Amino acid sequence: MPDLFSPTFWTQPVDILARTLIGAELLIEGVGGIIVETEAYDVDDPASHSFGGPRARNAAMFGPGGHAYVYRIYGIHWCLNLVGGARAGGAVLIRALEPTHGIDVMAQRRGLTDRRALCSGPGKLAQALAVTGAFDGLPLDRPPFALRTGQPVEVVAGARIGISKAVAQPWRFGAKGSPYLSRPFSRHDRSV
DNA sequence: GTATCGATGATCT
DNA sequence: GATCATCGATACC
Repeated sequence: MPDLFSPTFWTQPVDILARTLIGAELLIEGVGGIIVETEAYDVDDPASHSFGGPRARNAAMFGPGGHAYVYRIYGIHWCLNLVGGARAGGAVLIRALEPTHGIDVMAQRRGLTDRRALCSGPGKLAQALAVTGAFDGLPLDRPPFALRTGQPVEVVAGARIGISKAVAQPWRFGAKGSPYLSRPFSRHDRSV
């Protein structure tokens, strides 16, 4: 696992970043867990919020790497991204965590006790970690964020979820066999 | 196990 | 007016 705080880490291509972040530990105010599912979005990617250039909502995607991009979806849920990539306009959507820290707090925020349901989706983990639009644009290398490297993990890649454009791009990444994914990967999805 | 549907509001055409 | 990088409940297999 590379150094998450090296100056060049966040300038890697977004798919490499999304792949590399699987297995890292993400905490907010000490609450969170191991990243087990991500998706990559790039500036020339029709499925990306940055496609078409900077706008009010996606401004953080065109800011410096190593910062958060947070947006509201369906008027209900928040989603957390980590900004990065070889060019401006890239980000990695954090889709699922394996809960490890502050499980009782997350269970209270989610109104659930089932560990597998706490962070198994982008909207779920945002609720469990109390992510809101107030986090949009914040740097990841200082509180309330804590991002650390983890153990090497076998990673599989497949099609992204919930999009209608560029549906074939295999830019969803997950820890192989993890019970904390938002959805299982296909048997035919390959290791990367 | 899969399928479908409503919630709910910002963003864009 | 349409489209969402979603979730949870419900119905059915």
